Order: sequence, then C-alpha cells, then structure tokens
Amino acid sequence: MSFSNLGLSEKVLAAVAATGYTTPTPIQEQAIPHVLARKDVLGIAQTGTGKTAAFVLPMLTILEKGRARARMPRTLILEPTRELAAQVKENFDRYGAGQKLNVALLIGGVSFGDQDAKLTRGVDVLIATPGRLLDHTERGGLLLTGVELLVIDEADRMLDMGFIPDIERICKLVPFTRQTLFFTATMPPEIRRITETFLHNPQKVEVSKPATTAVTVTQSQVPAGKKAHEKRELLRRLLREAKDLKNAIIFCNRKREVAIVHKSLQKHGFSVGALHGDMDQPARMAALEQFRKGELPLLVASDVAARGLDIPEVSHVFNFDVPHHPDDYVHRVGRTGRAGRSGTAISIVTPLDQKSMVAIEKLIGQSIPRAEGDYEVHAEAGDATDRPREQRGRERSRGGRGKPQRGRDRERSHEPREARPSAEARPAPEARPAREPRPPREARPSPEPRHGSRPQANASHVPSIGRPEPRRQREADTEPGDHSHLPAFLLRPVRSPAGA
DNA sequence: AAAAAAG
Repeated sequence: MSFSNLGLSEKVLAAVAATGYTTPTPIQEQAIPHVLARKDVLGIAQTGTGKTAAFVLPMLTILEKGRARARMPRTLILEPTRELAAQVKENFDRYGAGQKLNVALLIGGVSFGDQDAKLTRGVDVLIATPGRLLDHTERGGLLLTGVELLVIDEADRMLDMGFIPDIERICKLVPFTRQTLFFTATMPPEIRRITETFLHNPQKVEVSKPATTAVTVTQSQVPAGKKAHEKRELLRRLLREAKDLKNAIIFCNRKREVAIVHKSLQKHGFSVGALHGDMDQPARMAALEQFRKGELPLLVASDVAARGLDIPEVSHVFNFDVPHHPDDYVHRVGRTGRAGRSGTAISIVTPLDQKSMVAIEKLIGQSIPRAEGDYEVHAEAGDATDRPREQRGRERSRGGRGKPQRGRDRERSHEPREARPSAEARPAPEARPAREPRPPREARPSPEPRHGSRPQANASHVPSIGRPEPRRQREADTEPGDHSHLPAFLLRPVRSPAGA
C-alpha cells in the first residue's frame, strides 16, 4: 500500500514524498479515502498511530479548491492542549508548504491581537484550544458559520479535562451540514453519547490500540525512599549512569514537583528545561523547542508532555514519580522507543507506589524488572542526615502512619498471591509490612539481572555519561558548584550556580 | 491525587 492510492492530490503527494514517508499507517490508509469522500469519520486511535496526518493530508487536498473569507475560517480543528495544537499547525506548515494556505493557531497564553489580525485576513485552517476559541467568538472577531469541516481530536482527553461543554457550545456555532472528523482513543459512555449527536452516519475507523509499551523499550524500576531529596539524588545518579543517554524526559506527577526537580537539576549543573501548564506560554514553547533541537538534553515535565507531543529520538524516559493512572505510564513511556527505535524507561518507585506499579504491570501485561546495579533504599528510620528543609510539606507522608498502613497491610494479606502478576519480579519488599525495619542488606535477595546478559550499568563502561558519586558522598548530597563529574553535553553552559 | 485550559 502506498499514499498514491488514497486519492490525495499531486501537491500533497509530493509534500509527503519530500518528508520521506512512503507507506501510510493503518489509520491513514483507512481514514483518508473517507475524508476525501466527505464522510464523517469516527476514528478510534491513540496518539503515535499517525492520526494527525490522517486528517491533515486529506484536508490539504480538500482545501486546494476555494479560498477563505475574512473572519470565517473554512475548517476548524479542536485540540486539548496548546502544544498539541501547535504541533498540528506544524503538520500543516510541513505538508502544505507548496500551497498558499492561511493557517491560524488560536491558543491561550499568547497575544490575542495577533490572532485577531490573522482572522481578519481570512484563514483556511483554524487550529484551537477551546477556551481561546470561545473568547474570540464571544468578542465577535470570529464567525464559525463558514466551517465546512470540523475536527475534534483527542475527544476522550477533552472529556477528562472537562472541555465537553465547551465543545458542545462550539458545535452549535458551526453549520449542521459540516463534515466532522472525530478522534478518540477510548469510548466511554459520555463520548459515545456525543458521537451520536455530533456525527452523521460516521465511518468507523479503528486501529488496534497500543495499550502496551513498545517492545523496543527497556523498562526497569529502581527502589527509592519516599523522601523527595532522596529521589532527586537517585535521579542524578541514574542520569549519570544511564547507558547511551542522548536526551531524556523526566516526568513528575505535580507541577510543583516539576519546578523543584528542574531547579535542583539546574543547581547540580545539568542542562535541563521544564514544561508544565503553569509556565507562561513563551517559556513552554521555548523549552519544548530547545529540547527538540537538542540544545537542552533533559526536560522535566508534567503529563502535559505525556501524550501526543512529537519529540523524535528520545532515548530515555524517567518517571521521577510513578503515575497514579496506569494509562499515563503507557503514554509517558511511549515518548521513547518510537518508530522501532530503542528506548529506555526507568521508574523511581517508593514503597507508596507499589500499588500503582502492580496496576501498571497488569495493564502492560508484563512485569517491570528491577534495574541492574546497586540501587538500594537508604536507611530511613532515624536517619540522622535528614535536613529540616527537606521535611517541609512532608507531613502527609510521615504523619498518620498507623491507620492507613494497617489498612494497607490488611489488604495485602487478603490478596491472593497468584493474582499479583509481578510478585515474582519483586520478591521481598512489598511482602513485608512497611513498618518493620528493613533487614540488613546481606539478608535481602540481590536484584536479579532481567535483561539477558547486558553488562551492569557501571559508569566505567560508559565514560561518556560520567562516573557515579561514591556512596558516602551521596549521603551528604553533592556540592552544587562541582560539576566535574558531568559529561559535557549534560552540563549547563552557564557555569555559575545561578538561581540557587 | 493531579494535570490540562480563558484571564
């Protein structure tokens, strides 16, 4: 199968050929002919399946005829996040280069006036997040009565984000006779309901969901204490010792944690950017762009970066926090090992994360082995090296010890052994009540190598990544000023420990 | 439990 059989125009075929793609993905192969036949399409597909090109390419073909009128866009694409919207625009810029097409991006966080001026000139393709789009319509600068084709992308994610009322409002503003392309990864009842109202006799296109992680990704978990400073210290060690690390995304569960980890890595000399939804839009775009260009090899991010963002060639994904929702794990890990390339995903797992890990392993249908190497949780009880500043805001994880933990223990003991798929992968720690002191190291089973005969991730084998801190030194945390142990490409160009 | 999006 090739692109030339799908009914796309010569111009679009030439643009596709110029990018080097020769074979359409299943979703493209199935959806493109329906779009060109001006049918409604219900596409059930995850990100990473080539979904974006499945609507961009036929839209470009359709848009070759006719032109836009002022304030009346011809097509409208709704996206859940600003970054995804910007990415769709890049697709139009790339494949529509040979066409004089007006593409406008209507997202929050950037100048309203520039967007308004562009609308006045007339746009063929309007790509928007719901809030800013409604802002423009309410102020009267935008009329949706000329929209011939509407794309609702990542509908289930919009549902999660509470956008569905906005989407329903927007749908009332576009003509009833429009063509609608509706994409979702899953079909919860609420999504089913809106497909019935938004779509007319839709052609259903479904591709097998990669509800699992790619086989080319080497996954592992590393045990850690639940204290954030221990996790940050472990992260630094993992970054230094990682094999073949070219660039990495480090995921945190909270925006606050993203900021803290980012600052901490900066302080320790790493060349690192941050991405989360509380950053202003120029900073978000700059971070993403620098990371894409390779100017920053490391990116600390919230789940805003977990889905859909096309960042080629990410060699490593780190879960600084284990995601509480197993789907998010799949999405995060999906940032690496794309298009058959190899990738590495390493999760820092505290005792509190065990439940989440079991759910993740169940979802992906495989156990995630312990990383090779000497990764052990530091002594916790009465740790004399505790620094008070690290204890701020830790009340929740320390206080209320008795009740919740008793509850968890009880639950555990009622769980049948064979119902826990990964019991074999992680023998000792979670089988033991969390309150008991850990036995001496010698008594614990040593982590078994899980990945064939891969040599131990020892820094002496990977000179390019740097050497690990000696254990004693780690206890005391590294001197922020001393960056000599970091390989050059991970090193911040600015040597002064600014912003400390 | 949190993130995402309109200021």
